[in-house]
Amino acid sequence: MNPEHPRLGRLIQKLERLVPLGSSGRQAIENLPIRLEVAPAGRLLVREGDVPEECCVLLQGYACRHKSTRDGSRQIVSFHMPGDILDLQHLKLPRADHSVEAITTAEIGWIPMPAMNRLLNDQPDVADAFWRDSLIDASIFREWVLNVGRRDARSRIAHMLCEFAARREAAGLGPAEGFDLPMSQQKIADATGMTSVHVNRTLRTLCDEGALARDGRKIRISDWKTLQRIAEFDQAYLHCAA
Amino acid sequence: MNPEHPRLGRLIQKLERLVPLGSSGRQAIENLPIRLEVAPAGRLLVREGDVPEECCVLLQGYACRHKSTRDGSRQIVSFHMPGDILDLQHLKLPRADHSVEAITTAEIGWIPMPAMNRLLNDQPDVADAFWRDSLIDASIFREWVLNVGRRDARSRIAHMLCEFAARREAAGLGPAEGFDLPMSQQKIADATGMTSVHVNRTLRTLCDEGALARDGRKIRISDWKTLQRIAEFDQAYLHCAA
DNA sequence: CGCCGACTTGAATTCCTTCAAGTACGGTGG
DNA sequence: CCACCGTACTTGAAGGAATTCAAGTCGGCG
Repeated sequence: MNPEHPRLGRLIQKLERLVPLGSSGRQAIENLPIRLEVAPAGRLLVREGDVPEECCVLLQGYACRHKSTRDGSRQIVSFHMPGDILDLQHLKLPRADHSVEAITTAEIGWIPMPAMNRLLNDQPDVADAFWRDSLIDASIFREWVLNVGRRDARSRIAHMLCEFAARREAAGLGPAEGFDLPMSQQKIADATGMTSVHVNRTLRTLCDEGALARDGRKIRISDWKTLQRIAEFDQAYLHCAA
Repeated sequence: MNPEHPRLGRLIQKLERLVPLGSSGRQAIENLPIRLEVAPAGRLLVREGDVPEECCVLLQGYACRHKSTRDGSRQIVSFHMPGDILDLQHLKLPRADHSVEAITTAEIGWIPMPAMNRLLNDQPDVADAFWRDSLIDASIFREWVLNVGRRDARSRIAHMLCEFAARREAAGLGPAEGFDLPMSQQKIADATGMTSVHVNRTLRTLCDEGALARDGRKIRISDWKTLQRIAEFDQAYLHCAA
């Protein structure tokens, strides 16, 4: 692993789960020119309407993508964790149709678009892995449409938490049970299409059922099986990304 | 255009809007082996959990993709029109995470997966167009998450109708204003995460405002500008697919 | 210490669902 | 041709889930 950018290892590890890359593919990724940045929580990395000239990889911390209605209410459409490329689609669709935001302090790697395009042209395996990754993204969006459209508050929140835990575990960040959620109740509300008030009350009932526990103002999953049952969580839609 | 499969023209036309294909790309598409089928309304073309061995192109008519919760309530995640490939993702993700259904009588072209894979390997421009197409799909899913999560019934339905009209027009199927919607109120409900009862009432208010009109049991857009205003519809997210 | 943002709780309201009944229409068979 | 049937649509009334508004509490940080 390139000692200059040790954390690109997470990206490579993730892509290898999708398509075996071979040493030349791995090497090509490690040789990408990369500009490092530490972004504070809340920092906008891509703004809706932008035409990004660099591609944005999350190396450490958490991020989300969101869109807004004209009246200002916000909808988060996905969460991201270390190893995720945050704007792969801007390689092919220049103008951003949504914003990207760091939700914790985050280490970001910025890679010039031309370098990414060269990588895709030279390394068919890497291109294949990127395509699969973007198709898995799309599958997750479909599940979110179902989640927000057809589940009630309790299983909606449970499902969002299950997905987060499963992807986190798949990315090698620790077990599904017992970690601290890196987001506010308002963020949970924005991801599930609810108000923060109702999220608060619903979290309480999930705690009362024993599925969740709280540690100060932090939420943790205390009973993974119960939470999965409440969420009707079946991770087939993650397509082995988890 | 290949006289054997005149309607593949719609697919080619759509891909050309994304990436200029050149004559060899067009020819390669026209030479695809294809099995034709006329599917009646309601016919399931792909079932969640399947591992499809043929790729499914919509040549004529309309289709949708949907998922269900365990209790049986259904969420439509996208609508499709002639020229759309209905399961591009199964080239890269073998197992279907959702179902595909004809919503009107539909002409379907079935293409063996190996032939599609050969096409992608031999024709980089076509592969590029397919990738862009699947990224636009993903952008539309994101907009649906926002629509279902954050808009009220009235603008939610209006937005769904605007998107349908805009995509229909972009596909060369006629103007946004004044066509008959090829779907029941129940389908509108399944796409917007509502009940058919409330869809019915909300359609009435949209009619009262003059945005829609009805022709027997058919709905038509009578005032495109008003409908767009109600929906806060901005088609940037369609990325020139419209 | 005092402020600010996040969380918590209650009460009133609203939007949407549920349940139930009835209407209109197209297709089928007699 | 008409009677019948099923499906989609329509409408009302009651109930419930989630929002809104408002007033706190708690904890971290300058």
